[in-house]
Amino acid sequence: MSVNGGLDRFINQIAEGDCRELLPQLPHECIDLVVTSPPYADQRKHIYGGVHPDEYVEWFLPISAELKRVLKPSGSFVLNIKERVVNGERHTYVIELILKMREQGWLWTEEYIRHKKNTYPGKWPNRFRDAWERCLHFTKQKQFKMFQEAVMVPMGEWRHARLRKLSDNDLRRDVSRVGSGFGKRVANWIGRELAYPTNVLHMATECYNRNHAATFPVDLPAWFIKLFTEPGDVVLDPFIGSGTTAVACVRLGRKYIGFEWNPEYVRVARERVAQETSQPNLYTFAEERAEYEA
Amino acid sequence: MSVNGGLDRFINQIAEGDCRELLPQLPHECIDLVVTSPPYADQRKHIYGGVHPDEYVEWFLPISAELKRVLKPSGSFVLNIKERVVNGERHTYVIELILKMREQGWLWTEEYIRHKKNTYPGKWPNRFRDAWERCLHFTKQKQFKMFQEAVMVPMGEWRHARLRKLSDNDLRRDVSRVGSGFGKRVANWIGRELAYPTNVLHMATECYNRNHAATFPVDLPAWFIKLFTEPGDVVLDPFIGSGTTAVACVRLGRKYIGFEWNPEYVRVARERVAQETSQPNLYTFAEERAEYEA
DNA sequence: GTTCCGCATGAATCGATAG
DNA sequence: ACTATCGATTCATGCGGAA
Repeated sequence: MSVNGGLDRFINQIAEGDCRELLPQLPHECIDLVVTSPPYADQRKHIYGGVHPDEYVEWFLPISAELKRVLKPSGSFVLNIKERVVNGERHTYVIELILKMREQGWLWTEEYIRHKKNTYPGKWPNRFRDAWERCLHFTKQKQFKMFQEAVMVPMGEWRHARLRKLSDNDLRRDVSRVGSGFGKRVANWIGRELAYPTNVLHMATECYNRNHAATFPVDLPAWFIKLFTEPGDVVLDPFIGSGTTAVACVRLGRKYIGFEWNPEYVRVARERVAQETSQPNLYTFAEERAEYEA
Repeated sequence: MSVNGGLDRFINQIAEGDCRELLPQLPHECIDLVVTSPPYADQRKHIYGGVHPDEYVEWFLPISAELKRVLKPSGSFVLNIKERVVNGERHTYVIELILKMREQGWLWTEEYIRHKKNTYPGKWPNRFRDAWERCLHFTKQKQFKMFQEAVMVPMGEWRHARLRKLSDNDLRRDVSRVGSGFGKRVANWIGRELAYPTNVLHMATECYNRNHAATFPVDLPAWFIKLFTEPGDVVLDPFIGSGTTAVACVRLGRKYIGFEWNPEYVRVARERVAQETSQPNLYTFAEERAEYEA
């Protein structure tokens, strides 16, 4: 075993196995961010033996306890989850989980909303299409690492319309003030046109990976990785599926640790990471792409 | 007392008083829809006496019990609420309330998200601006009245027509334009393709309202009134504030029952309703107004 | 008559200060 | 130690006067 308690052999790897067995192999407080989209209740019952909604909390609590152990005190845990409809009602396992995790010592710091523009089609007599999911933000301390400037967004259209009317001199002055950052990053834009985002995320649901169906778009973990970690930090996804979190880490220069029970998903995840590593500029983030086209 | 158990004297009235005392005066199962935005914990303490977050559930449960009694079996209860941040954490009183109301016999049928485009500004080290609120949908039965066609929205081309106007402005913010449109008059979109909305509602909060700030825009109760009632139905708002729900009812041809503890708000509410009744076409819904001007 | 711009105004939250 | 108050921070929106 290596000097750092066995962390090295997991770094930048997709480990095949049940996270309930793999998590205990990680040392204490070695993770900067946990971001994951666990198997929804009863959704992927071939994985993890099929978790019934009524048993979901009981199943998840030992995992969240381990996640708390391996997370650094300054770290964050982002849980992307949504309760199923059971018997005509929203099931309560998610909100029960929040209460139980607080009893474990987690702080329920915030709840981000992920708005899915393009939702699965369908029609029911008593509800509309479900177009949002919870991104629960848990921390161990009231103070934690957060880099808000990394995810700033352009301001509203009204302001842009006004700025467009600025004279050439005004524009030149603004540009010079920022310096000649030939960056493609949003953060390098003129400061006055940037604003901090809100806790409602409008993610592009379009998947640009033609080969594989990613369960969630790269933009989602990427946003939280930029927000809660620095380059070189370690990101853990205990249910990494087809490797989306790992892909985001590679693009952003973070280290990843991925666990996945399903051998086929492990294969797909490793393949995606390898492709991403060998052709790092093939795919870009949606916002960067839009920026380039503008 | 009238033949229908005392309902008549409340119909189309703003009654001044504490809803805990007024609700028992209503007969059983006489209401088609309850839609309300109760005083948030500790937010308007100068007006409502200030309900501490730790006591919020205990305070609200007797009220929800009465609401269940007066609601028709086919009716709905829409509760617009959002938990405060207390000591750096999201407080749990809302999710605890959901669990307790289920114990009362309510069905937690759905949770709609109200996305507030223009949210209160501010910057903090550990969170972004809060841009969403919950619209909890409770029912007494699995089957209830729902008129989905009444809130259908146009799809397809007007989104593309608007998109051309976007420059480098982000699509994320503009999603609000193409989401679940509020207050759209379906008649104006005859011949166009209509789609059902989702459970994410986009709207701007009204600010700088001359006649005192409406705590929530008319479009919000109007949307649920159209969705869950027919013309002539009875809508109850036990915390009607400045009368927004009553205004929506007048515009939509529904009967309203409003309770309000604060005498000043009662006065404002009655004034708004009177103005709405005497000049029914003076104000229109925001979306319709924008549509007309376009 | 339009368009443009200044300005006030929010269901907010944190951290410091005061009692 | 615990609670109450206050200043600082920040941005989408609509009104009203100006160009």
